[in-house]
Amino acid sequence: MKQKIKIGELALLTHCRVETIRYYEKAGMLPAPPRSAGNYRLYGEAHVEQLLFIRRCRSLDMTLDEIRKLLLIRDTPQGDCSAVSTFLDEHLSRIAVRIAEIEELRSQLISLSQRCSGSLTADRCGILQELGSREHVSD
Amino acid sequence: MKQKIKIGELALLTHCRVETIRYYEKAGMLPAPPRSAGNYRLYGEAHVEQLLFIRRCRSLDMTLDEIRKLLLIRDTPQGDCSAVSTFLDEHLSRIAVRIAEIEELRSQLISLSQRCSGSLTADRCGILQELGSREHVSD
DNA sequence: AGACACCCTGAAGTTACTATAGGGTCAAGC
DNA sequence: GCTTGACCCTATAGTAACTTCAGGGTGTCT
Repeated sequence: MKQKIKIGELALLTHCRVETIRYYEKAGMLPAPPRSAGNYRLYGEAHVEQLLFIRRCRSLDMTLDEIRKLLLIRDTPQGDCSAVSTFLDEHLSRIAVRIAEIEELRSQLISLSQRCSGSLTADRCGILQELGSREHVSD
Repeated sequence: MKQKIKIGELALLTHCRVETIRYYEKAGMLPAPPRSAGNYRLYGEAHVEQLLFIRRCRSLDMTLDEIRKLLLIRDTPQGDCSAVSTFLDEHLSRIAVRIAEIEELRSQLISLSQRCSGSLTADRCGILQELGSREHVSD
């Protein structure tokens, strides 16, 4: 008793835009579903699952290419999964780097915003002076 | 005594790729410099400064459009700079949101990577099971 | 004169979508 | 039976901020 749903309902279930679902199909992330008499896409449970998988991975900041590989591994039950954990570890360290970068950036911005005394004209603005200074150049 | 430098040297000075510099010129971020007899771009001190300004703003994650506006304000000395500090504050809060998102993501990834016992086959991999489960769906 | 590093232009490709144009489907209401 | 409106379809183009590519010129060293 597999109920078939249309693309709009799939979009609601997965918090994913309709256009994005069609895009995923074209990009080979999601198999093309059967169609109704009126040529509407009709999705089943497996499609919902796979799209949720994809969205979850995307929310973890993985690229579509990485997710494609993960899907491939997932669908090869006797393959080994050490590749998965290796990939995750790499992904994790990339994210650690990115966090450090953004934190650094944040503190730069904070110190920058403190340089503006508010009512000055642009030629005396501490922020613009700071951005224009050569102090930060590392070479 | 302004020494003129070629694009490759400007790239070295600013840690910016040659192609990116030409892109910035086309995008109106950097004024078109004079050319040598052989049609090479010849940059001076002002170009170095402006490109450094741009790269510093980019490292603070600003869009080219935002930087263009900042450059405009910077070059209008009698304008007021309160717009600058307002913009910076907004930018700062966007970054705060992004940091929170990435931290959240990082903890998800960590708990995920702990689910892999290493030598299992893919059909028993805890990571893939977790990614495929519906537990995380908010609806 | 040949080799090689460096420079030029214009156009196309990248990622992950989003938007737009132009049209078909289907159930409800008059 | 016909219209309205919500929903669906395709194909194409646009987005940001670059990167890559094809095809060719410049300048210096040997």
